[in-house]
Amino acid sequence: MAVPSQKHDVFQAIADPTRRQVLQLLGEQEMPVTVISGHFPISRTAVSKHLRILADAGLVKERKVGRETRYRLEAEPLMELKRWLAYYERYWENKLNVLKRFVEADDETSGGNSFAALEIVDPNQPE
Amino acid sequence: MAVPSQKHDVFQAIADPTRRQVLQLLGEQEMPVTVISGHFPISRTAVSKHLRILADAGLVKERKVGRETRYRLEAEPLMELKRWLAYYERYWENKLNVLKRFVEADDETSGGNSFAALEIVDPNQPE
DNA sequence: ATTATACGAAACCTTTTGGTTTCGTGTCAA
DNA sequence: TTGACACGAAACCAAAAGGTTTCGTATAAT
Repeated sequence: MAVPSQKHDVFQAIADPTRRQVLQLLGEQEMPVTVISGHFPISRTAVSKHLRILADAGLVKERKVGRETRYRLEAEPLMELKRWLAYYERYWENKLNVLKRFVEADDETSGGNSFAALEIVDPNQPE
Repeated sequence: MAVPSQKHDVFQAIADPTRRQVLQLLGEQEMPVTVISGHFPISRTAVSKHLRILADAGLVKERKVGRETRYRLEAEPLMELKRWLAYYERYWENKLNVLKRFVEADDETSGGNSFAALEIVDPNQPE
């Protein structure tokens, strides 16, 4: 379907805190530029540029209504982020499992040195 | 590549494609700077700076072994990303549900205008 | 018709970013 | 002890990012 000319990618688009706040705002409802910029300490033009970047990444859609341009959230491109993230989940899940095992073991033995126990279980000890 | 000792956040850290590739590399195994930089067309020093930024964001941990510094992936900080993302999942899931409903309806009626059907279901129609 | 609003394009400025080269220091190898 | 290696700090640079102000052009309101 409508593949936008990817000048900006999603990762870059959400890197800026202001843009993340804009997305959050637009999650509530569609709104025109002036209203959006009313929520920020920067100029309307600056917000407009952020919106362009978000639009380039496909995270926002615009629609003209009279003399105003209303923007709304378009969340689908975030699926790419989710996919990217999924790859790494196993890493921290493994870490959490290690911690869980440790806590359970400690519950039973209620004696050993915490750090020593973690040291033993930790798999990263080459050399 | 200004590398202030200030904390870099995760969003910013993963914004750069090179840094994402570095993370992926380190996902396979711990490795020293020279080996890492061997996978990229940029200088060792440049890679070193990327590693610093990743370390500031907590995405990477370093360990000195002899004359080399080995880096390894540290995925936990990505949980912040996951939490951020979770907020937006409902949006695209809703979109997908709308599409699903539309497809199912079309299966049954096999006649209506696609766009008209979507228009009716779409909730964003103020004015 | 005239004035006010809404907004983007342009030009411009400063800071940050991603990169380079050069150099100093610590560490292993002969 | 004399090199060779691994690496970070520093100084430097071009380009991108994030802002601002100014201006032109639609559209609405009076």
